[in-house]
Amino acid sequence: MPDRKVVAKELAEIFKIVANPDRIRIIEELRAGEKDVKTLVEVLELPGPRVSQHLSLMRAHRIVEERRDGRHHHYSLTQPDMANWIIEGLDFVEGRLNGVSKVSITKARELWSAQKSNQTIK
Amino acid sequence: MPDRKVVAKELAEIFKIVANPDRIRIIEELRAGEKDVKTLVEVLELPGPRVSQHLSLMRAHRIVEERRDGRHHHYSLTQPDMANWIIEGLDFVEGRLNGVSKVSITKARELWSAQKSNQTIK
DNA sequence: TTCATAATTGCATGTCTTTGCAGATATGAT
DNA sequence: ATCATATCTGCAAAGACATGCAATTATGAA
Repeated sequence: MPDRKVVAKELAEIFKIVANPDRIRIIEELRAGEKDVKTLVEVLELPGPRVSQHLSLMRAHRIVEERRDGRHHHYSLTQPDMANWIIEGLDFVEGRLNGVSKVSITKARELWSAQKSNQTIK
Repeated sequence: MPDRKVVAKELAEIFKIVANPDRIRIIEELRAGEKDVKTLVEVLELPGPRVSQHLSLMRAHRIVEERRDGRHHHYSLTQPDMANWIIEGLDFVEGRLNGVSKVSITKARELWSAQKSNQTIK
């Protein structure tokens, strides 16, 4: 199979994994550092099993990694820059909108950009 | 609905649209400038209706735009930087792989980065 | 051991997405 | 008008995803 075809397929897979609102929120939540499942469940207000499923999928694709401490499972981003890359995608969201929800975007960009990762700064 | 939730949803939609090998190849093909459907079909070796469907979806989401010239429909990226953003995602593909397909990635990165857009350079 | 908490797994269900193929439109050439 | 080319639309089948809920495992505390 030609290189570009292979690579397009791999890229599509990454995009597919990120292409979910819950998972995006989880990734942005982990931007500030590792968190355990219960914390994620509370902060994001999502059902436990759902968060667990998402984490399991992302773990399988090495997007997050797990550190166990007693009965707490702490998750963190294996590639913290991914959180920034996702935020960059906001540029293209703005292009699609008819101006209305732009306020939300500006706010969210600030909120997410504010909490800088303690792992990524170089 | 809280801002971050709304934005995560919008972001997820963009990711969903890009999350397809054909569409990624189309976007990277359009990086060098506008092309008509037939050209895309030939270069990418995909069935015509399929390319048409992908273009129609991306048009609906304002990712590409159409310019008609007789019976030829020329498509181009509304936001050419998107092609670069997608390529950046390769960083996270590499993180997932066990070294094998890395050759393909390096090659593809070169191939795609080589053909610079005549619209994006600032 | 027994109980409570943290997290995961399994499964059924409903909903999108992808894909192929046939048929329909539109345009330009003869 | 007729034909060939370029492109699009519609539809059905297959496959992939998301979601809720019940059941299960693992750990620490009483």
